[in-house]
This record gives sequence, structure tokens and C-alpha cells, in this order.
Amino acid sequence: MRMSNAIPHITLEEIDAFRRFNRFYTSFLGALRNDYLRSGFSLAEVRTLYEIDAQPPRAACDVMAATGLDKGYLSRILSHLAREKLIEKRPAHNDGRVKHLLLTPKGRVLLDDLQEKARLEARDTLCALGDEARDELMRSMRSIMRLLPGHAAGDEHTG
Amino acid sequence: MRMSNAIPHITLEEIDAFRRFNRFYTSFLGALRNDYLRSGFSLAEVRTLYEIDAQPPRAACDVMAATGLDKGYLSRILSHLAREKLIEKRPAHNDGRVKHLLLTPKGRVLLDDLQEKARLEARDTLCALGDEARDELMRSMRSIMRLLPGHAAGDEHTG
DNA sequence: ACTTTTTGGTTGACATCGTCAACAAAAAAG
DNA sequence: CTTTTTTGTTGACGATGTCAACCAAAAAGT
Repeated sequence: MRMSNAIPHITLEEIDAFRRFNRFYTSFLGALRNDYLRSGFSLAEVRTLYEIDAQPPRAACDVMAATGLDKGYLSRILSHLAREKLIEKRPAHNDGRVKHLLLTPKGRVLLDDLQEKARLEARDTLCALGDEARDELMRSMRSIMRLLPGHAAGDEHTG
Repeated sequence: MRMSNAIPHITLEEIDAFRRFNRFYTSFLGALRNDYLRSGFSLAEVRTLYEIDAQPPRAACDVMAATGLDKGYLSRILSHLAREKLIEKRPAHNDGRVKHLLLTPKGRVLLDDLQEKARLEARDTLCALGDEARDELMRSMRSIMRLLPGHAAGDEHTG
């Protein structure tokens, strides 16, 4: 297993530790993710709701840009959410193509409920730690976010 | 009876910071995950290969326990991998039900190749950091793994 | 004006992913 | 020797996601 040492002094141990953490955190996130599934809505649907709520009114193409979902797929997600009365697709007055997406009261309630559940879940995890452990966790997370790329566009809405 | 026994003094800011990190890292991991897709094999298939290699010979039910994959789904994955000559399903001598799963040389090569690619990818990320930044990242990751639950069973094989 | 191109969105066809229940054969338990 | 459990396969199916064709409105080029 040769590793071209053209670049800095990065050890195999560091690389493996990095990958180990990624596996670890994938597993950790997997546990949280199942909570969304229990809600009866897919992650894509919840993310879509979340985006629609973020800066209304948004058009489908805004949501597409923000989430990276496929055009056709998103169209069906939106139709589904509209059928479930969670959002409203309102034709834009100034542009006959776009439809403004708005949360209905029912959608608002659902989204708030999901966010509340996610917060409670997060709180449970944090509660299991002591005060100083929690502080250290917070510091470490801030460090990692500062050090790794992607702070700007990162908005996956998972836990 | 102190109040904070029931619920420690966890602030909303902490909860939101925690969730923000989870979103951030989900997004970060998403980038890495696409590399597996480029290999022509699904994450589930690669994880299966990885498990088979971990402590051979393993039976399907061992892999099932380790990965959490559905029984029928795993069965099809194994058939597919066998069709592709990446693994061999060898009937166990002492138990007519189980089939021992073994990597073929071709499977070995593929798995090594994937691991190598993943390491290079990881190295690229680490290379983008300075020495002291990398040290801090390593410390932070170790901290988080130590503080959060799941160190024992965590083996998702993602990056 | 009137063509051409681009944009926003829908639809159909389709592959993949993943779950569930029914099933068979071997082994273990009774 | 019957019953139950374990191991694995299969069929059916829904959910997820991708791709290309398509349409109508708008923007751009002439």
C-alpha cells in the first residue's frame, strides 16, 4: 500500500483516524435520521419543507438549488406535499411560469413539530453528558466546522 | 433535590449548535459518499464486502448483524457480488444452512482499490490544512468519539 | 415584429433501493 | 419424532431517485 509522499507529513495514522471518525459519525447520524422516517415523511420532503420555510416565498427552482434535488423528483415531492395540504402552490403574478411555494398552517405545525422533536432528541444526547464534557463537545464541534470546508453552503437539515 | 437532576442547564444555543454541526457534517459526508457511487457499487455492497473481509469466514447472518441490512436485501446483494465474482459462497461443512463468504482475488483487489481511493480522498482533505490545524482537527475528532456514545458497534464504513 | 433560446415546471419511463412476508431446508429443542 | 428456531432465498411491492421528453412563459437575438 504505497502512498505518494509528494505532499506534507501526513501520517497513515492520521488518515485512518480521520476515516474512523467519519465512519463513527455516519453511524451516529444514522440513529438520528430514523426519527424523520418515523414522521411519515422522507428526508427529502422534510428538507423541502424546511427550505420553503426558510425564506418564503420561494419558487421550486430555489428549492432545487438549495437542496440539490432532481427537477422531476422535486416536482413530485411538491405535488405530494400540496396533496397533503402541507404547502400551497400559488401562481406568481409577475411570471406565468413560476409558482410560489408557501407553507399552509398545517405544514407550519408539522414542521414545527419535527423541529421540536429534533431538538428534544438533541437535548437527550447532550443531557447524557456532564457539563464539562458538553463544553468540550461544543468546542470540538466548533473547531471541526471552522477547519473543514463547506461552512457556507452547508445546509443539509438532518439532525 | 436539585432541579438540574431532571434536566441539566442545557441552553437552546447548545442544542442548536449541536444540530448545526450535524447538518454540517451530513453535508460534508455527502461529498465523500459520492466517491463510492463512482465505483459502480452501492454503499451497501461496499459495506458488505468490507464486513466479509473484516473477519473471514463470515456467514450472511454475521454480515447482517454487523451492517443491519435487511435479510432479503442482503441475500440479493450477496448473490450480486457472487455473480460479479467478487465473493464466493462456500457451503459450510458443519452446517448445511450457512454459506461461508469469502473474498475472491478480484474482490480483494476491488476492496483494496476502494480503500486506497478513500485514503487518497481523506489525504486530500487533510492536506488542505496546515500542520497545527490538522492537529486540532485530530484532537477534536478524538474528543467527539470519546464523548458521544457508540464507539463499540460503530462501523458504518463510509469515508 | 417574430423567430430562437432559455427558464420553470410537469410528466412518463425506468432503474435502484429497501422492506415485508412467504417459503424451504437444516439444525436445535422438546 | 414432532415442534421450533435458525439461515437463507424468493416474490411482491413501495419508496427513492434519475433521465429525457415535453410544454408554456419569458428573455434574448434579429
